Amino acid sequence: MGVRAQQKEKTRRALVDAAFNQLSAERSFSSLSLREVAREAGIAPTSFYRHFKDMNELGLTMVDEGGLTLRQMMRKGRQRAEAGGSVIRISVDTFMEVMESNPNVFRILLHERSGTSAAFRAAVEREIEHFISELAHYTEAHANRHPVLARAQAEALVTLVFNAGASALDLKRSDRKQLADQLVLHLRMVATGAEALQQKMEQKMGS
Amino acid sequence: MGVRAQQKEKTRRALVDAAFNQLSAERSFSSLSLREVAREAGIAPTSFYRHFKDMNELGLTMVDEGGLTLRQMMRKGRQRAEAGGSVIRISVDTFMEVMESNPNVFRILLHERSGTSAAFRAAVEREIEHFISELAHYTEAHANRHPVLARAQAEALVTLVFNAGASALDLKRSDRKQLADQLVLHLRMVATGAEALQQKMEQKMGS
DNA sequence: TAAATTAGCTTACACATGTACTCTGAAACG
DNA sequence: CGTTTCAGAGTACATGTGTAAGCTAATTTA
Repeated sequence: MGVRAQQKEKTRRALVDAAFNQLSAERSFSSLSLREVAREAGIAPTSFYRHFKDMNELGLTMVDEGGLTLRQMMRKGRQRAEAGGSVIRISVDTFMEVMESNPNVFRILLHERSGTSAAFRAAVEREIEHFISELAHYTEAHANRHPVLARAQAEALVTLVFNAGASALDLKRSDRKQLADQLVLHLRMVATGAEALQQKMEQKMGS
Repeated sequence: MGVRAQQKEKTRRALVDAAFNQLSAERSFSSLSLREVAREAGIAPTSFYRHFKDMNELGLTMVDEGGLTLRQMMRKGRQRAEAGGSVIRISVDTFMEVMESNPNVFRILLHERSGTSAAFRAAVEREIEHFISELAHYTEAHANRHPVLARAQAEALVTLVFNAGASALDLKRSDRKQLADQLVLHLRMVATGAEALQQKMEQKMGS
């Protein structure tokens, strides 16, 4: 890659990072202005357009990076689960850990999921759908769960996890620990319920 | 009440209604400007201050009204449940129905729940907390559930319901019906799981 | 090496915003 | 009836915004 393209990539990165850095509990992506981001990245406002058509395009790029983080998280969780132990506990711990070291990545995902831009919502939903189907597949295989139930179970689990994540983002560490324990109980309820419903179903089919 | 106070109340109402009416899938409260709201209400921008200190105060008023709607919904649900039938089904149907006739009330609750204003988040959370404790109490009494489990069950149920609500808001009627069925299954999983966990718990205590 | 490309800058403009200040007419009060 | 109160309007201003147009200097290309 030429010197020129290299510098361009660097500036683009600076823009994305600037945007991520401006996110916080009291600052959402949609409240950022093009000029603010450019300022933080150290370039002139009008130079922004050399990299993105508008703020929307920047945002979608950020959501994509969020999807990447999500997939890395899944991989990490699977690896840990292979070593044995409670899958639920491991998943929750992994989630909290990854979230803690990438708070702003989760901020944009969790916030824009219920945001006002249809494009954003769709992009986030697509990433979460990955998550769900992967989890459903896993449950189907490892717990021998009926596909329909596995899907529903995965949906419920993911909803609970992401919701807890949204709450956890703004908590201090000790409260977060408590919230994680709460979440584990919620997830156990769903998993146990799915198991029970499946047995009931099989009884009916057998009789 | 004097003519004067009456007129003032009317204008105040016009402001609140104007704000509610401007909400939509692509327009959140925080994206509304004071001037827009005043315009829609038919008063001069500067007259806004005769009624609210700032937009924040208007928003909190709207959240309070949302809480009212929530409590009316609970009452309606309880009434219907008394007549018998699946509590879960009745609750979901009631929720969807009330939401459908007050979409913008739910919009502000669901959106500002994960919004950027701490005051808003706290206000919404307070209303939802009502919901949870009421539901926990109900389950404790009617299903004879252990308090800790009842609480956790209620938390999970409410999370799932509100999350489904957020998704349902922007769907057409047929898709909403499907989402409601999905939600019912999720809730059944939680309820069944809570029941099973309780039995397991009681066995342990008994041995 | 000469020509073409382009990332980033400067300047400029039209527009929307929140709100301070002042005025007015009608209702409320004594 | 005379005085006070006050909801609402009008004017004005400082500030932030997105983005169009054109320039420059350095890299890339032929």
